Amino acid sequence: MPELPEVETVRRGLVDTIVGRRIDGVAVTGMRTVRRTSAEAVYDGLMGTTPVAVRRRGKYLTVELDSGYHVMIHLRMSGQLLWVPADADEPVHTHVAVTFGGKPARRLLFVDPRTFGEVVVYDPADVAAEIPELHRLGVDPIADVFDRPVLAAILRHRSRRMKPLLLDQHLIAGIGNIYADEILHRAGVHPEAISSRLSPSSVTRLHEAIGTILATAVEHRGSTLADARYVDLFGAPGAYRERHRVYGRAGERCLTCGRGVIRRLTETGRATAYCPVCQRRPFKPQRSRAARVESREPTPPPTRGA
DNA sequence: AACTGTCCCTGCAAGC
DNA sequence: TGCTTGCAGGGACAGT
Repeated sequence: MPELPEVETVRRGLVDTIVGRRIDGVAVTGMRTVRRTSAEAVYDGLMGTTPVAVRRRGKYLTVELDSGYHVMIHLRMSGQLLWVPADADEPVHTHVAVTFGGKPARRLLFVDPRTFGEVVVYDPADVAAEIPELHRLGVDPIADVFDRPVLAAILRHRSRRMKPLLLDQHLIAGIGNIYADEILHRAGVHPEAISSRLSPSSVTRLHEAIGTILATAVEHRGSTLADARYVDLFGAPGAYRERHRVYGRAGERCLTCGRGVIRRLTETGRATAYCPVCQRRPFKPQRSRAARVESREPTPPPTRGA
């Protein structure tokens, strides 16, 4: 699942590949990928232009074209961008293929089995109308402006459970299920802790964890899961998965404290992994119905190792 | 304001 | 073995 570190890795790849290269071929075959506009709009918007910059906001990529238009690319669950030789075979579920001039010519493929991803060409002056969710995105957690006071203000002014708060793209943009779990674990904050009740030291730890986890994951070019499809532009997997401490480790002994066994609960419909020792339950738990139902199950998670 | 459920879609795993 | 069924998961949105 591409989250901020994976999208940032792809962005850096795009800067090194497509910027300054003219587009001289566009093939749109996946209608769902261009559902917000049309195949014609994407074709017309790209053909003959040259990318001049590639930016990222949260999990959204935006490419600035020399025409003045921008391209928004969102990979959602299963989207991939691949930089391949112009004569390479297209993988199944290739929905958009863009050919770049130069020697040799190369193609950028948008591949997306589940078709949740999107490609939109838009006028940046109209972004609020054309891509409202991009316009409403919260602060980017690896930007310099995201300092401790900014985080403290986000937390203090609402009473929300921490896991869904971290996933709310309107507040902080770019954190998904994997990194939310890893961040909360590193900070020692329970996923159901209430944001406005965090102690100052918890806020400090949370701010440190967000910065460290995301920066380290970017350094390792993101997380490629066994069952997931994330690879970088050149088809290489990310190495951060080996450093996951809770995500995907339910039932295992905690690598940090060596005492807790990683538990799994469902928080707002999302699988959540945490260590009950490192992340103590808040004193007055406010738990979702789904979480209550799940924790009623008596099955103790099997221990492994240790 | 905050949370819940629904939808979109495919691949994969479990169950028969 | 082969079919059917269920589920995961990002994010928008509608409903409570």
